[in-house]
Amino acid sequence: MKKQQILSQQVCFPIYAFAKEIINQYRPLLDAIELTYPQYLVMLVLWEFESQTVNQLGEKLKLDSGTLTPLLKRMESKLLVTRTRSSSDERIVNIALTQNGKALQIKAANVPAQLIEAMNVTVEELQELKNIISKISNKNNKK
Amino acid sequence: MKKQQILSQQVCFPIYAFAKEIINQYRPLLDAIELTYPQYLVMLVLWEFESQTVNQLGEKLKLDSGTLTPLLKRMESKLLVTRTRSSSDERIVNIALTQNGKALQIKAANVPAQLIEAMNVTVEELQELKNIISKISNKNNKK
DNA sequence: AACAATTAAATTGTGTGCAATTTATTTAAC
DNA sequence: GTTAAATAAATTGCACACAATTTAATTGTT
Repeated sequence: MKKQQILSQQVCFPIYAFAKEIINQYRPLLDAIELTYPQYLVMLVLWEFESQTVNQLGEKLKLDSGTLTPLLKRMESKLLVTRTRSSSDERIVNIALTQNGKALQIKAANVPAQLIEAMNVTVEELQELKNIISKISNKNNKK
Repeated sequence: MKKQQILSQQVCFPIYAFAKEIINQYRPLLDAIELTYPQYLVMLVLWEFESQTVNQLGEKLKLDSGTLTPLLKRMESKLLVTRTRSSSDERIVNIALTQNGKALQIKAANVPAQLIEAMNVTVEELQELKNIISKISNKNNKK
């Protein structure tokens, strides 16, 4: 058997497992404000930019309309965002925060600190991880 | 606005996005042998251990029966594995490789190298990433 | 201006991923 | 020895994630 075909030798499996682990650590924190992790990411973008097209959200979050459309409809039904077709270009759908959505930012303020606490890591360790990932992924984005 | 509530400040988002990116890089390679990434992970375990219970697979891959049962049924229908209830303990289902499943190992032999190539990374970079992740996640497993 | 090409979302279909519950079996306690 | 507790899979239900296609609107070409 090739050494590379052994699970413990896999370099990608730990990343896959760790990403799931992070989302699982977020879950109880986000349950408290009735958001899923992808929905929380959408909120982060909207808290920063107020209004975004589906495309803009997709670029920032690396998600396509097949994922975003139903996700945003769920967020709309929770009264967190509005979905409005642009009048200047009817193909574009603008996603904007409602008052509810804006208000949620305060309730979510301590989520980042709680996560660090729950994961039992230091910000420095996560930063180190982030640095390596950006070093690796930037190589391909430049193409 | 709190600095921690800005997407670009998030330390977990890059890991989430990178994990998806890896799976997307695997996709065309695994399409060629008609496996999804989680199915490929199951195959890696079985190539190494020949036979595993659903529980053992779940522990190694960090997946529960709600995920594994339908996944393994799909693999069974592709004639890659057999699912057999243990005679000594009828609660346990043993997953074993078929001849087809064993044979697939040869076709999958160059997947790891192809992935490294496709991602345009060095093994050293991925190893560095793996080291940091194991440093972080081991802290919690010890509890 | 008419029509092709492009673009933005939505839709369809398949496959995870996980919480919560259920079913069946085995083990433990009395 | 019978009932309770524990265990292993399976089931149910919901929410992504993404490929492929479709629909609708806009832009570019002639």
